[in-house]
Amino acid sequence: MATLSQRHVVIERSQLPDLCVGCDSRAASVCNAIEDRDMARLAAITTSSEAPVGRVFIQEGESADNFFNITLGTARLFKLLPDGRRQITGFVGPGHFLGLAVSDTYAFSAEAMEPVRFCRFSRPRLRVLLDDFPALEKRLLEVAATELVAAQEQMLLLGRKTAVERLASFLLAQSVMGVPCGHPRAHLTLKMTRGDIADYLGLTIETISRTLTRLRNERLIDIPSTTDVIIRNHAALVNLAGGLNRSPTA
Amino acid sequence: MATLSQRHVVIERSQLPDLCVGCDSRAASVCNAIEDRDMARLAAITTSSEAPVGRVFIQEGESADNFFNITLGTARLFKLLPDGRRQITGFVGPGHFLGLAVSDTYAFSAEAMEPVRFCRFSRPRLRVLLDDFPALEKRLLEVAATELVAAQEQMLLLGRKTAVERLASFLLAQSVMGVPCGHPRAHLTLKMTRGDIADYLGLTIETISRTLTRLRNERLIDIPSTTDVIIRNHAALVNLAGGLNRSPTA
DNA sequence: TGGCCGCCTTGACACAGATCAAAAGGATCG
DNA sequence: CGATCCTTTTGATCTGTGTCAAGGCGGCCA
Repeated sequence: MATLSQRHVVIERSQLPDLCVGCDSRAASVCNAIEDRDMARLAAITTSSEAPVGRVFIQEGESADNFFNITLGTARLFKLLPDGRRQITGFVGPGHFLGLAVSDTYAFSAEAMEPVRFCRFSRPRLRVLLDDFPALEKRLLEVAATELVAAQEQMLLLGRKTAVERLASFLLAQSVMGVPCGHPRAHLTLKMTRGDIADYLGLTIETISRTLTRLRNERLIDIPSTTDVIIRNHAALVNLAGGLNRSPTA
Repeated sequence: MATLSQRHVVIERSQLPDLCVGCDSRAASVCNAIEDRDMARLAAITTSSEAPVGRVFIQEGESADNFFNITLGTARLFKLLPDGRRQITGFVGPGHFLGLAVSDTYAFSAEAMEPVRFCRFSRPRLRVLLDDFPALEKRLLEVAATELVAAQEQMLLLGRKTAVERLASFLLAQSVMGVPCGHPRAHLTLKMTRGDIADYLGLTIETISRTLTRLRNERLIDIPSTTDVIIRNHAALVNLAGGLNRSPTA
């Protein structure tokens, strides 16, 4: 298992005067709540760091001193049971804000799946910033509310859906990832392993593999390579998934 | 199945000048973020209503026009699959704030388990209030963050824990409900049925019943009546539950 | 007081998904 | 180009929990 990062690569502010103004992932992140002219204040409390693949840069149970904002790469968020069983609670990419916990320790761990770059804010400093920029706070509330809704959807999946239903839901969710509105993508390139998918959906690697094969045999998807999935029958998947976000007619 | 409320009992503001100032559940709710002197403004946009047992006063998928704040009674929050499978996402009591969804429809339903009284705010009106009272917004963010952490814990439970582990976790959670700090209660009076517990833990009624019996046979709990549970071996339950919020030593 | 009805418990059996095992890809590296 | 290692696939079997079924208990109402 990957160990907690000992030392982050710190990019000096002086080297990057436009750290926040020119940030690639700003549009997608909570930072878009701050105007250009106030960006200096944001940049002033930010430290940009990175974590190589496999590094656990947030560790469940450790003192929650910082907030994070992913700017590059992907990470898995997860919780562990004492015997090592793992539940992945999400996959996060650029723009994602981490560390909203009120408690003084992190409630989950975060591990880089690709090389990850992120901004770090200390708790007290962010607090000051929030006082000065109500828009930022509003944005955080939005983010939290959105994640809460997603979490509830995931509880439905984990508590009540069958293996096929879980996989169908997962593939559909992947197909709209990062597509704010408009058509879902038919071609997916998965950044996670079967093991990750299993730990995200509350199943085993073998069940993931078998169920994907089954969906392929039934012509709902194609699997040109291990990491690529093509959705061939979107409607059938939606049906299997339990009609994403339908209004119950019962 | 209970039908959506047709008509709420509306209490006129003029009849209750101290609607918010004297509110019993104010201390426990987000409203405590507002000073006494500003309570009039809060009361001005609030409508107090009630729902009898079994009434679904929030319906998943319907237009999310209001926010709610429970002041009395208990409700179950849940999501349904088209074929009727139900996942209960939480049990909420006085002080609980509902409707944080960003989307324009509710993401879950809420049904009264006991007669429920609640305050209702319209979305736009609350928005105005939030602009005027940053402290309220801060409080909401706290609430959302807390619920998010709880949701992640529940995902771990639903995705990775066995039946005994789920029940142990549930009983322990019940034992600290409403006990902010200090000793957990040993004597629990459950407000929910076995069916509710099953739908909350992602199991069936039969498994709940069998597992409770098993815990009783092993002297970890007593079950003096259907609704009462006495925790006899707290440490053993914690152990079974997977060490609530331990820091992983792996 | 007795009958009804809903909830809970218990038992027998079934099955979805887990576990165990082995082989097949596919990447990396000397 | 082969060796090694890791991930994925597939097969065989097992098992925890679901399903089906039958009582039991308690509350409520007439």
